[in-house]
Amino acid sequence: MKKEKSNPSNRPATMRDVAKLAGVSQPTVSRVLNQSNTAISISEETRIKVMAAVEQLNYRPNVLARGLRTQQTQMIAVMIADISNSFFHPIARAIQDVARERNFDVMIANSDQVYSNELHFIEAVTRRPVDGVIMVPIHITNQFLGEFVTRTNTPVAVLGQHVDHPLIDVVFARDDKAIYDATQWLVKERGHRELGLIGSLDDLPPGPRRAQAFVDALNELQIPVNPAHLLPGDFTLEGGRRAVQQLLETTDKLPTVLVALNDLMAIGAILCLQEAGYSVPDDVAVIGFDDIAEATIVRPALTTIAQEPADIGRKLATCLFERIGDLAMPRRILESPSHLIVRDSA
Amino acid sequence: MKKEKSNPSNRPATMRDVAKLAGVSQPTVSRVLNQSNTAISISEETRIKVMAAVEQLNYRPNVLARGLRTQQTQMIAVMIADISNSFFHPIARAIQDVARERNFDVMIANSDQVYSNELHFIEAVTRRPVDGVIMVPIHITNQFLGEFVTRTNTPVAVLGQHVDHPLIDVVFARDDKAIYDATQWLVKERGHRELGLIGSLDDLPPGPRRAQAFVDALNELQIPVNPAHLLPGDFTLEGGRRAVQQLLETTDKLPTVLVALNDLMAIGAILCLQEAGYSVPDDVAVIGFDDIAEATIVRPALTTIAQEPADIGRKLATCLFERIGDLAMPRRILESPSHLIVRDSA
DNA sequence: AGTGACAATGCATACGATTGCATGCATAAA
DNA sequence: TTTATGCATGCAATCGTATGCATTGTCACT
Repeated sequence: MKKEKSNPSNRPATMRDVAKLAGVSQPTVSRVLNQSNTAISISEETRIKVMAAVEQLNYRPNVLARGLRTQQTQMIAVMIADISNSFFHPIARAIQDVARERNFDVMIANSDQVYSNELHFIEAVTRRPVDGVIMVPIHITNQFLGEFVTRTNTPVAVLGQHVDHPLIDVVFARDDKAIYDATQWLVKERGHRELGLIGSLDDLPPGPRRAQAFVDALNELQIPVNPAHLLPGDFTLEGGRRAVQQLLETTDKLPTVLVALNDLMAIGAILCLQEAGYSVPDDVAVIGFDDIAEATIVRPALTTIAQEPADIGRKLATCLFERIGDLAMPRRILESPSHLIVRDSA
Repeated sequence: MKKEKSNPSNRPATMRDVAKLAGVSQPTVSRVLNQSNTAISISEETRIKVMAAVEQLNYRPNVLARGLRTQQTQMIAVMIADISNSFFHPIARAIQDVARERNFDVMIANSDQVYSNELHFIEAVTRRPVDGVIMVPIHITNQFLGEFVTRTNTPVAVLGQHVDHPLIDVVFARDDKAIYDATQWLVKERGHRELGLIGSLDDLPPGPRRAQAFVDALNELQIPVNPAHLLPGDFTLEGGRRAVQQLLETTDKLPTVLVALNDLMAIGAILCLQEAGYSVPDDVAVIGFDDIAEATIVRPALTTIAQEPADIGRKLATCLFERIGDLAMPRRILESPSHLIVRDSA
């Protein structure tokens, strides 16, 4: 009585167990279960015996073992940039939907826009191979990402960032164009001449690209840009508050409108402005980017550039699965639409 | 030239590769890398050779293979009930933090409170074994969950639901007590005598438990409950709106305060009331539960019962890891604090 | 010098599945 | 009756790692 063996076999049933119970060999069980494999014939009799045994033992194939043998894990990994940013929720949901259709599991990770978390994620997916990766890189360099891909041969779909690699597909939103148009709209249709920006030229992606579009639009219209009105922003709610605080401290001439590079910052800015006694949009108008759920909660309701995160998620996922199906697939750069939604904040 | 072999070895390096390069056997490499294993001695010389080879080949252990051998995957799975509910974000974050400390990977799934998604999740973690599971069960029966656990011997930590099983630990928030107290506070301190409820007795967990506390509190105070003021609610923003719509359609005598069983529904209710021309809290006050980020975004700012999701997540995770370390650990039922936060909506 | 202890390492096997190849059998063709 | 054909199945190797056991060499001690 060295080991307690009260449980006859307190572990999930294996193929061997099924085989023994059905009175066939273990490979036969495998063939019955993977009947989809063409050109393999199994007698109806043994198929029934095997299925009965499977049923009786409540057998489920061990995906780990299968993955080791086939080098395919039936799993993709997703790294989003900020789980607190509602923008990513429909994306995650859409990805899970597409994955479900193909019987893939999804492993979601959240980088919180922190570099070490991004590195850890890459480390994790090289140690635990997955069939594909979807990610929103913020700090990670394209080169580093490229090296991961060539080293592991893992297809990757990236959101927002252009990465030049034959195994990496990209989905983006022409956000620069959208910001450019929105900025011009603020000037031409709304008559603003003092515009501020939250999320500056030297911040995290996609900051610089969008900020540049903002600056370009104003240059085009020959509207001067007040450097004190270019605020940094880290794409969080708190970041939006901080930007406005900095604005209030460093200048007494407020812009008439603030262009925030995402909704979270826009909302933070609105809250902070209101707490400081300013009226939005009368004293300072605010416009955001993304059209997240909170945009209709905040008062005044947020004028913003809507993206279609569900569409983005679906594009990312289908792109990825197509490449998983055929590594040689030509590289794709997909565009997801965006459009201005005018509510009350600007 | 049957196969293209342009890449000398276009696949991640294995232990065998490292062994060959270092001129030792594969088990030796394994021992060098798992040096933590006590009582195994490796000469400094070979250790250096091996580490050099590891470095040169950029070797990373394959967690799949290791998991197959050791029956430990270094991975836990988390199923949250609604990724759009901010309440779960700090929970997920805390779990990831704790897991990171222990070098575990986390696989997050989102059930969206849909039964089939819950089933799919259980199916996924029985096919792809994990070392532990954290979940927020909504539809799944305790019995089904218990069967999964006994079948697979997987430790589980559950949020909010009492499940009686030696391998299942529970973290909850005494939400019934909190609702009870808040209800009494609304009556005694705020003078309300017409109270409504969003999230009724026969809804999803944790609805019934909290609803019962609401009813109990009023019975205790001998305040009558108007059945037309007991609204169903599915714990989503939309659900809150629908509840108010139903209320407006079915009765013309509005309650003076609405107790929503979570913040998302409370916010939905506020928005819907305002759109219908009512003032919050003057016409109808609203109180929520959770204290999610949006509670301070909505106007009027939401009076609510605050939970501590980060604490909950930490408790769930540490509980789980303790049990992973020792399956025989006595079963624990942990309580996480909650307290009323009075803002402007009630 | 003989013996035992211990350090350092290799050999072989196992984890749970897939898959190329071989084999046995029944049936059809010669 | 003999030979060819194809269906149904078993055998054995393999994926990458961990580990019990055996083996070798070194050293100290009697």
